[in-house]
Amino acid sequence: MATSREVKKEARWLNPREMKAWRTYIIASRRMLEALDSDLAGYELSMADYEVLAQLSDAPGRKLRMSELAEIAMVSKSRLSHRMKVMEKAGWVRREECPQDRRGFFAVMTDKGFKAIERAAPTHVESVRNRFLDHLTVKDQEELSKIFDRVQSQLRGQFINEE
Amino acid sequence: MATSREVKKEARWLNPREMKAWRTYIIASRRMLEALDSDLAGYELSMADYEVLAQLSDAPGRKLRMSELAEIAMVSKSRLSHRMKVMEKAGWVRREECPQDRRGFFAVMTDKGFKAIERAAPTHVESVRNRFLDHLTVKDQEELSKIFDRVQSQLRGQFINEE
DNA sequence: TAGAAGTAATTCAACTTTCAACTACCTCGC
DNA sequence: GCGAGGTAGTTGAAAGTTGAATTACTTCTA
Repeated sequence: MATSREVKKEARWLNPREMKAWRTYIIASRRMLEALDSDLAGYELSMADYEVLAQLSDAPGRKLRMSELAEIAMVSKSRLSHRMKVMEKAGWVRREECPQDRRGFFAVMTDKGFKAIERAAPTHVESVRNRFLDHLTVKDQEELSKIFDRVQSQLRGQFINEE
Repeated sequence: MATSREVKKEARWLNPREMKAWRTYIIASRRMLEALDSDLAGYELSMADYEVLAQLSDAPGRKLRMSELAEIAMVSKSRLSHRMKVMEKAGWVRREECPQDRRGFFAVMTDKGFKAIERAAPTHVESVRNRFLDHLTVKDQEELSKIFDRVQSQLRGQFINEE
């Protein structure tokens, strides 16, 4: 495995400050996400499904190509397909053929779906405030935006993996 | 559904600054976690499994009661049971009966398991630096710790759900 | 010291997610 | 206008996750 070209790099372990920042962030985030999910459970929605419906409800005509929806809601195409089947059964969405591209489909939100998300939205927003935003000052919000903008912009395919 | 006691609360939607902070944080976090997971994939480890093994390797005797391990690695007991079965098959851990409490078991890390985590750890730490810590100043780290300490401490069972 | 109540861990069944394979269609170059 | 290669979306099987039920204890209380 080791070739002569390889330099055995000494791992730079995290110092206490780094460790604290990293673990506090990761653990609090995990727990907060769990809480948000459980706040939505009463509406038979997971965060992921909420996100899908929210994006769809914002789209012109509450209608979006499957791929585009998958993209902006950050789920895989396959996962979206499966979830759509479930939400279709619940009567929240339906599929509509795309005349311009006969391979494609639109995901369309039904009135029932719109009502469902409209019902859940205030709770979810309150939930985001309670669990997260209320603990940030305006300055914190701006600082956080900056930090995570940097994090995200550096994220495309450096390091180890293919794309 | 609406009773006379209930006040129809106007939802306080997020203003642009709040929205930006929330979405940037959530989206960047999601993508970063994905990246960290894929950085670990070469070691046949998910972040969750890494966390379990890391906690175990830090424990005295590399040995911990199942419940305790589940707790500190933040996975459910049931999930830990299932993962342990997989990791046991990989030869990374084994179960050991607990003589003091015959209901209980210890999760014990094998040498092979220790080597596996030792191999993965430098990459993972590098990964955490590359993907996250490198984008934070020292002040950012401290600020972030403060923010997420607040978030976490307010998280226990307010709002909507049981506990 | 019996037996009620509580706890540790696993199991089962239902559900969700992933990954790779597949179908059907589009696009481009020649 | 044909065929190679690309893209849209679905599917099916395998793997992972959840939550409730279950088993096998321990602990507490009267």
